[in-house]
Amino acid sequence: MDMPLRARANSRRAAPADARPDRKQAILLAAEKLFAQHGYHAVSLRQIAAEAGVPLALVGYYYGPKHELFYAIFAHWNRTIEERLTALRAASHDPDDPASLRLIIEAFTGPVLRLRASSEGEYYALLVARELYHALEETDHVLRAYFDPLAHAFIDALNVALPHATRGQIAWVYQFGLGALLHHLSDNRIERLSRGQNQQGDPAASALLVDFIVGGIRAALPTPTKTNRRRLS
Amino acid sequence: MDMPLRARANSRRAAPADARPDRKQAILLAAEKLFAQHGYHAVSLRQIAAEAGVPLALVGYYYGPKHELFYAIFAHWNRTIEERLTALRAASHDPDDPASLRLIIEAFTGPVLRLRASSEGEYYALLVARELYHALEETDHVLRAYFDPLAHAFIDALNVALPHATRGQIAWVYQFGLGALLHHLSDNRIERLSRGQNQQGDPAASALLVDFIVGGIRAALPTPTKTNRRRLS
DNA sequence: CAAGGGTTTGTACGAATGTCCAAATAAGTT
DNA sequence: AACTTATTTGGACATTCGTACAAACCCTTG
Repeated sequence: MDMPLRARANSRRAAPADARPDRKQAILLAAEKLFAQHGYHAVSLRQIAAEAGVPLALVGYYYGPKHELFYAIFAHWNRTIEERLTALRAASHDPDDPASLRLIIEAFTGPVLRLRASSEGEYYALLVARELYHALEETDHVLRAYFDPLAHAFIDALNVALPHATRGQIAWVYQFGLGALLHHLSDNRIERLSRGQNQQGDPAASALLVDFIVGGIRAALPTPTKTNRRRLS
Repeated sequence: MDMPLRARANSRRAAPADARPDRKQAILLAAEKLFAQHGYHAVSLRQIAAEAGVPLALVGYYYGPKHELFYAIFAHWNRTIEERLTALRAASHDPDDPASLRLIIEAFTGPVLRLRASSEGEYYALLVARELYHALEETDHVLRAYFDPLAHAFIDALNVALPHATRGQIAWVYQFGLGALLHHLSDNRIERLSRGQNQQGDPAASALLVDFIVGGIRAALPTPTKTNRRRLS
């Protein structure tokens, strides 16, 4: 009881349709957007409150300290990570199947790319790309709790699909591919750099990214010989 | 004369060897380190002054407002970018030479990787990876002034070396490769994710990264057919 | 010595920050 | 109705922030 009275989880989930606007979620969405756009330290709770259209004190009422509001964003979006793991489990791990690597990479990139293209998860995906892998002390907790298990799951899957490589080598290329994905998520220079030929959010880039990562992994790992795979067909 | 009296560039470059410690550069190094570790907004001028071992007011005396101190870091390290461009000009652009792509990528990654491994440029390389491509309004000016020309130079070179691809496609894969490089520069999870097999700063990873990017580019671009290259030998 | 420009420093201002609290309102329950 | 609980709000707290200023301190030159 050291903590002052603070809101518990919403008891009534399905409100009378248009009773009162859900201010708690409005705060979360505003925080998501502003944190993604400007970074954790550059955003004040007053800006978040203004963006959400609520008085300042309501932010603290629902979420307590600032860093807990930050954590709440990732706790809320946890289901997306589950989706990525589910897609991974559906992917083939047969080392004899040359398509298994591509399936794993698509399970890795697909959900978060679709989230980035959606209107609901747009800022969350941007926030992940921008804040998560920067190893600031504020984000380290989230990284370890939510994204380290995800990374290990994918590295394990790659290890099964690519038995000719060590886990260390796979960890390297996993980080390379993750970097390509994260940078693509927050990329807003592509229009400038392509001299107007490409535009941000082009879905064609997703296929290109998968090709890039798959080809990069194959090229970086030793002995991508054809002796092991292609035993049948 | 609207600006208050502010220090001009150091008139005497070579001081009497151990006259007084160069406090101006100490401030710049401290800022470089702290900005790289915690981000622009998370660092206060008082922390920088404490790290440099100088009183707070000296920071403003030499560098003025906070954002000018930030800019001064990149102006100071400008020579590194020049080195990258020089290495690029030395690389072959012959589309018939299958090694030209690898030379370009090595010119792209080599200097900044060596800088990251050095003791002088360690934090600058980290700062670049962390702040530069985040498109915060504070970093956008530095991005356009110093790094857009670099990107265009490399995309031009890739365009010459890979004539079967459009500039738009090359811009995509350039961003993918840049993402892999930047994430590797600031990566401090590799030890965890490899379960201790890899360690941060392993020089072997540099070659792996080049293989990854080269293979990724080849795989993502259309018609990597063998009809064009390998005309001789 | 004195003069003077570059350097160093303590200090203080206004503004903005995160956090907290007591009071006020709304909603639900008995 | 009265009572209880949850939500909402304005205001204030102590800190910290970036910036500025006016002295004090070197150190070289007259």
